[in-house]
Amino acid sequence: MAKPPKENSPITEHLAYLLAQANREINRQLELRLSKEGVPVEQWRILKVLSDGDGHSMGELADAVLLNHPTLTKMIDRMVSDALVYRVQDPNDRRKVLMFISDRGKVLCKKLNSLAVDQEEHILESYGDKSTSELKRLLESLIDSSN
Amino acid sequence: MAKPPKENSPITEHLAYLLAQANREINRQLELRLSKEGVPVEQWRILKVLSDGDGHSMGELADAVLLNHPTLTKMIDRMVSDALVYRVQDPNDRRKVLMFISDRGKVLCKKLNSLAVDQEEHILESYGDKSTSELKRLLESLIDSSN
DNA sequence: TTGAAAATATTGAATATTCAAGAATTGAAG
DNA sequence: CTTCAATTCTTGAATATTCAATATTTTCAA
Repeated sequence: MAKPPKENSPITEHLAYLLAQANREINRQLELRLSKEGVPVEQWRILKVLSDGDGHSMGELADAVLLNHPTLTKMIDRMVSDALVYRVQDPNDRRKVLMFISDRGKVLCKKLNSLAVDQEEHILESYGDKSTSELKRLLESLIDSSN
Repeated sequence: MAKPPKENSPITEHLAYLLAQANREINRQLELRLSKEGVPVEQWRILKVLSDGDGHSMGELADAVLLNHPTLTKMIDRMVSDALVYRVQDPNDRRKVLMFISDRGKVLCKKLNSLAVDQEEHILESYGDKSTSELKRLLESLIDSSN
């Protein structure tokens, strides 16, 4: 009954692979819904973070939305063009730029939120309430233990 | 004790976000280890899938390693240049290309496997045996329920 | 106070990914 | 058989991401 050595285990048994697969699938579903408004998932994340109304620096935002700095800068450029967000120089530290959500951005964010809620409800239905909350708990704790 | 409406819940509570975050972190760690051999995670996956010695078509491979077709084609081009894998036209269906791992590829794959095992062991240590297997179980079942 | 090092954001070139179209082969209906 | 649709893979152009370098501002030690 000895376990086979890990080296020969199929890729589908690795945690890294299972996470990638699950992430890909859930992200694909979310993308599909958000595409109704023509918005990529990352932009929804940005809007959601900014919708607390506070100003967030680019560095803060990049961390929060899982994008690296140059990618975020360019995505924000597009969102500024679309008048969803705007830049303000931080008066306390002029190296920083504070990002804010516009009224237009808030309206869009509301629509996106309800599309995202649709998805979460769909997951709850097919996957179950209990499994979902247990999975969330485990993921949070994995993320914690990785820092 | 009513739950707050989901629409206002922070992004960090969404399953899609937790998955993205966990995936990013674990992938980053794995990347770091594999970079010792100068190999991206996707190439390790490809080698691992091919290391059963059977021929796998590009379509099959693309599914297995979570890459879309054109991206896979270009990555395989690089790996062929590096003599890690090779193409053979499928004799039974000449539309298909069967991919095989080379001896050089097998040698590299072994080294990569042990780097990957290192990581899994590191996760087991900091995150725990029980949590890890429970998380894997839940991820598998989420993936199942999404098809 | 000054000057060097650190922090923050952006830019541009190099690289990678994606989308849409194309080429080759097979399947299958008429 | 022949032809037309479907399947499989690759290519090229458009797009996006990343890396390294730059500009600006702040911090802090001498």
